[in-house]
Amino acid sequence: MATKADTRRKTRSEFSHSKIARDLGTAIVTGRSESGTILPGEVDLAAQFGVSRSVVREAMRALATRGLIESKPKIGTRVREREHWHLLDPVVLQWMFDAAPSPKFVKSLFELRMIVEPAAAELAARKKTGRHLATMGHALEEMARHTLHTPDGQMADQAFHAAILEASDNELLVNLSASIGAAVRWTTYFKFRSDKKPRDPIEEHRALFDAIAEGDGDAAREAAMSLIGIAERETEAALQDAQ
Amino acid sequence: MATKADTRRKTRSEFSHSKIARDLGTAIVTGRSESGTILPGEVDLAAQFGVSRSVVREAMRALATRGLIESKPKIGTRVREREHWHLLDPVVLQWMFDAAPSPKFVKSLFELRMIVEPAAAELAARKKTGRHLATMGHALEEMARHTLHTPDGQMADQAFHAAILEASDNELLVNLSASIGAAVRWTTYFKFRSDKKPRDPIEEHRALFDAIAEGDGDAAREAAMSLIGIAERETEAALQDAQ
DNA sequence: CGTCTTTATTTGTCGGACAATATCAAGTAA
DNA sequence: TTACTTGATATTGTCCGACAAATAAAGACG
Repeated sequence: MATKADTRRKTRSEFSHSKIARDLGTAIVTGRSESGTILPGEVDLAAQFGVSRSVVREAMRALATRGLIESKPKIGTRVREREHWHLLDPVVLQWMFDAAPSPKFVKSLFELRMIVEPAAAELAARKKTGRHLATMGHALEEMARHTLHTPDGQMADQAFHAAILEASDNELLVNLSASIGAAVRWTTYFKFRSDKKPRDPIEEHRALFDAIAEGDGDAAREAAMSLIGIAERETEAALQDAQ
Repeated sequence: MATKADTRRKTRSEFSHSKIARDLGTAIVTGRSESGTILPGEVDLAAQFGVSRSVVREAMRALATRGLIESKPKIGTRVREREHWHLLDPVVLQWMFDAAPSPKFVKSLFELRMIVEPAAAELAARKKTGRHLATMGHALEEMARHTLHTPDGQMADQAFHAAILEASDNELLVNLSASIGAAVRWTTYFKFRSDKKPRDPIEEHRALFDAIAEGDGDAAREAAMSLIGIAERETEAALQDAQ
């Protein structure tokens, strides 16, 4: 019975190297492992985690690829300076937001959004196609129906913004905001976790959609900035509440 | 003799896993390994490259971390769709520019630079400190003396732009532009056009510096856009020469 | 016809061994 | 003493062989 409804995704088992990479990675990005310090040797770590050295090495390779560590024979594995971290790597961003990120980092994030997303909206207004507008319109309806207080509504919100980036016809912009999206998801979650209920900026979303549909680049830029401004203020308020 | 002059950097020997990652990685980003295809098994690759399976696996881990491949038991290792690639990872970017990137990709990249770097210059004009200006001024002198045709001059150019990003006081902007700049700046030009000489836009650099020094955000934005425009035209010309 | 079981193949993990490398200390000569 | 050379040493890098786990595909069964 219920064969079709039972399409829950299989939780693909997480492999050991992935777990260890996350453990070490979060320790680094949250500052528990300070920059410049030498991590325990691979054999020690292997014993400590109860895995083989191969697994530890693969975890290390993943961290080194993200600029978090640097290994040299005889020296050991050193935690690199923060300036070398790939902060725009989606996984690194996720690890940073697993702990509470610093206000300055959040500010940097919104500053970047305020630079990139209005420009993307302007491009979208110029390069849009009918298919993009259809996707955006559908997402907008879903948002209005479910509101941002439901998971479905939040998913529609993400789909809406994804469609805008898609319409900008610039794969690097898509890539960049895919990374940022991970962080934004956290800020929205954080906002809704605080006691103050954020408002549902459906009006501003509709203004953005209309501007893009009419090909009005300036209006699209304005609407995007307005939306980001709302999100920033609400996030700041939530962060102040938290402490 | 010549003890002090002998401070040339030791060419740190490249490890096997790094070489193999580069081999497989360039094959993927240049399209020689098409998305969706299954790579040979790890044992086969190990035999093919004449290394152990561990080395192949570490190379795979580095590629998977950059979103280029995806491994599953019984299935094998599949080349992921381009939309999953971490195109803004410095190494991926470098691999793409080691071969001749597609005109559309180059256009996307400069479109992104045209969005981000003028904004960074504007921020720098607002937030600069004396130390930043000193660094920028020194780099500017070095550029003028050595010109962009010498390694010293190119390093000074990098230092100049790095100082601007530093002054913008936004670590995400630094991260983003640093990876783009390092891979792309003038290296592409000299790679494909060693015979002809690019113009030395020292005037434009000085204009940018002056605007930032005076705190004139709009002028800084204009100057930055002018510089990127020059770089774009020269890079396009160089790439046309290449084919 | 659909569902469960078996099978085969590939990656994931393990453990031990040796090689390569770079620091540090000891030794030597000016 | 100072500077350079040499060797000891600790750590990562690589190799090898084996087994475990996961999963798509083929086969058995109701």
